[in-house]
Amino acid sequence: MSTTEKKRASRKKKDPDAPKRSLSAYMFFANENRDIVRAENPGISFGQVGKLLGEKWKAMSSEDKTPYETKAEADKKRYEKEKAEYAKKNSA
DNA sequence: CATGTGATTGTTTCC
DNA sequence: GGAAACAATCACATG
Repeated sequence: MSTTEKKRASRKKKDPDAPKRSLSAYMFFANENRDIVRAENPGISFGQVGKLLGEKWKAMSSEDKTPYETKAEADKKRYEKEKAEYAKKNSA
């Protein structure tokens, strides 16, 4: 059972405040790719873009996606803060 | 202490 | 507005 399956199978709520998580390197990468991919593939369908995106994502060199991971790191800290308040008010 | 678990994040296009 | 492909994540909770 891969967690991946469950994710798609069902995603229910959890905490009342749900400090959410942080973004993923993919999110930052996609931000740039959405411009590029769609720009290079004018008029392609969702199924193609979505897939094409992922393929290229990994296609890049680890160092190339580094800038995205870097952002992911910063975003993570953002979540840390959210959780901090959430936990705080929760404790209270 | 070690493990996995689940929830989440954002994009694209489409009706 | 929601749905799936695409990937990462990773802090949280638990035994």
